[in-house]
Amino acid sequence: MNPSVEFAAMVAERLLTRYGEPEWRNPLPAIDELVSTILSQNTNDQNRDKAFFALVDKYDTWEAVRVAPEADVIECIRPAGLGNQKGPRIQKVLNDIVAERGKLDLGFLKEMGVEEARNWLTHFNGVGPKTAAIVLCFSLGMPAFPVDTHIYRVSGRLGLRPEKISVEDAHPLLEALFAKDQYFQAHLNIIRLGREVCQARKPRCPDCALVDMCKYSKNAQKL
DNA sequence: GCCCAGGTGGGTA
DNA sequence: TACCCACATGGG
Repeated sequence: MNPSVEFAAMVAERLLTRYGEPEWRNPLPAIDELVSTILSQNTNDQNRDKAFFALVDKYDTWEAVRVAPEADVIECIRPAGLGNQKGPRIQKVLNDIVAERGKLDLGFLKEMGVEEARNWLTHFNGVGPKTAAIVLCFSLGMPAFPVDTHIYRVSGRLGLRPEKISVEDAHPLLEALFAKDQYFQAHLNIIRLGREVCQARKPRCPDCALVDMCKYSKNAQKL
C-alpha cells in the first residue's frame, strides 16, 4: 500500500460532496481552545462543554482559573471526566505560560514555524500532538493536522496510511498527505464519516450500507 | 450494568 | 520500539 497525495485529495473531495464544507465556527482564543481541548480528551463534546462552560461561568478570566484552589477546578470540570488529571494539568499549563511568556496569550505562536509551535505546546504535560494540532489549526489557523482516534481509524480503513503504524507516526504522515488548505475540512469530515460508520455498525442499524463515498474498506483505493 | 467518547503519559518487555 | 494500561464521567 502506497498512500498517495492524489488519493487523499480524492477522499477529501468525496467527503466534501457528501458532507459539504464544515462550518468554520468563530475561532476560540488559543488559551480557550487549549483548555477546551485538554478537557475534551477521552470524553465527548457534550461533557467537554459542560466542564468548559462551568469553568467560564465560575471564573471571569483564565488568570482566575490559574490561581484558583486546585480542588475547586477539579470539581468544576468533573463532568468531563479525569478531573484529577485535567484540573492540575490545566492549571500547570496556565502557570507555565505565565512564567515563560509573562501573560496568558498564545498569539506569539503565530510568529513561529508550525513545528516550533507544536514542540512548544507539547512540552507541557497533558498536551500531546492531537491537542497541540487542534490549537494550531482551529484557533491560530496554522497548518497542523489533528489526528484523533476517528482520523486514525478511518485513515487506516481507507488505506491512507500503512496499517501498522502508530498514532504518533500517523500524524506527520497524514499531515503530508493532505493539502494544507484541506486540513480543517478533511479533519472534520473524516470525523463525521467515522461517526456515521461507527453508528451504522451498531446492532440496531445492521445495514451499514457504509458510506457511498469510498467504501469503508481496506481496498478503498481501488474503488 | 455495559460500552464508548475528537488522549496522554508512564510502565513493561 | 511497541504495546498496555490507568485515568473518570455521562448518555444511550
